[in-house]
Amino acid sequence: MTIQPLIDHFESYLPFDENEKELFQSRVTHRSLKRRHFILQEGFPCKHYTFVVEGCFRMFAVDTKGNEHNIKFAIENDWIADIGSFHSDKPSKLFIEAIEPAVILQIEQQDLYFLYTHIPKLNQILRVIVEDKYVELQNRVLQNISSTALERYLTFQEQYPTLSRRLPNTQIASYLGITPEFLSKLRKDIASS
Amino acid sequence: MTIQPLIDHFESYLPFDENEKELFQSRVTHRSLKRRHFILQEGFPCKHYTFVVEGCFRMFAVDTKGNEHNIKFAIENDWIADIGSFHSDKPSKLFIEAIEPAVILQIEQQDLYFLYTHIPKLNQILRVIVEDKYVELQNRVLQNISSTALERYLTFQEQYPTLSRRLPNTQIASYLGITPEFLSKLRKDIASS
DNA sequence: CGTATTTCTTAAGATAGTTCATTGGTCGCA
DNA sequence: TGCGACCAATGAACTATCTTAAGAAATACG
Repeated sequence: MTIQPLIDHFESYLPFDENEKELFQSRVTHRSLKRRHFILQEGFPCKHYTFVVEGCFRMFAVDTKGNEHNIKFAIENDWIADIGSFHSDKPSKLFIEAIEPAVILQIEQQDLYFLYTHIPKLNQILRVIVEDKYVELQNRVLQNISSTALERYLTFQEQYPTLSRRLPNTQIASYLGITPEFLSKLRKDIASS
Repeated sequence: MTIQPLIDHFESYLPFDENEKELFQSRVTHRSLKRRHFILQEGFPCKHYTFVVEGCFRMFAVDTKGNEHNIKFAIENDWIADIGSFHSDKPSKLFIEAIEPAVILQIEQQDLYFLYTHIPKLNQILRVIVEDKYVELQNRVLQNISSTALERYLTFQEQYPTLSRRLPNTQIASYLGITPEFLSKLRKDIASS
């Protein structure tokens, strides 16, 4: 019901006055979702920036053979959206699915643009947030081009211990770019060493 | 001598008045570099956001075995920096090297922050730029986890035909996360098909 | 509680990619 | 002209990872 988690998130960067908070209140939508619910499907434009209050999401693509590839997970206090589709209004090639029952706060495109206009410092906050995400993603690219599957798995466990415990291994395998069977083998190798 | 290419770049997003352009003039540094010159080395903080006017750069990491892994290339009208190190002032783990003789425009940390303060809409421009870069990087991650080396190579050629012609294959292999030998084999396979 | 569904494990054979050593071509430069 | 550095190509042996198929274990949900 309340958008307080989002306010808190923004205020961890910069403070807002009551006026500004009311603007948020009027432009942010609160939703609860069941497991397996999709908030984005291939072929449709991504209409929202979604802030996760509770639960866990995955963003994935489906290749020509029908295999799913997890591009990103998002848990509490993280954002998830197909940014490219969101800004261009073009059909997305991605899916976003709730892996657990979830509570989210969503901002639609025109509302986000309204907020950027009336609360300019929001640009600064989002710039900083996206820069941080960019660095994270760049580290993942480096891992992908420089490490073996085993190293990638160990790094994932270290870097995202929460996710590592919450997610089925099959989802983790898809994120790492390997088959579940091979991940199972790696886990066996680790256990017996 | 002139910082016009950077002004042009920014003005492709939003217009600036003369006052603002003079602020840029006072905070942006112009440099020419020879091939093989490094503008960032592991162990040192990344002091600049670098805008490439002419030439080509690669950003890479060196792993424990001494192998280099190309994380990113940058050519004309692109930015290059270790963003994480730049904002945190922590020693970088990366190198940035001119692959060709280059002309660049650089902004130091305190100057960039000064510009953000005095030209707030710069936050908006950079937010948009970084969002675009984020989308690009995300597509690369998807490629890495979902495609074979051959597919990645073909996509690279399609997506960056200029780079593909300008770079030695060994640099491309490093970017794709494969050995030069294997890339050579792939090229042979392509040629004979 | 019981059943359907999802997830995990195992293993054998196939394919993708690496490693190492070698060779030949090209280019800048003394 | 020739030397040295760099780059591309090749083949053989090796290692990493995938595919397929099956059964076992865990979990969702009526």
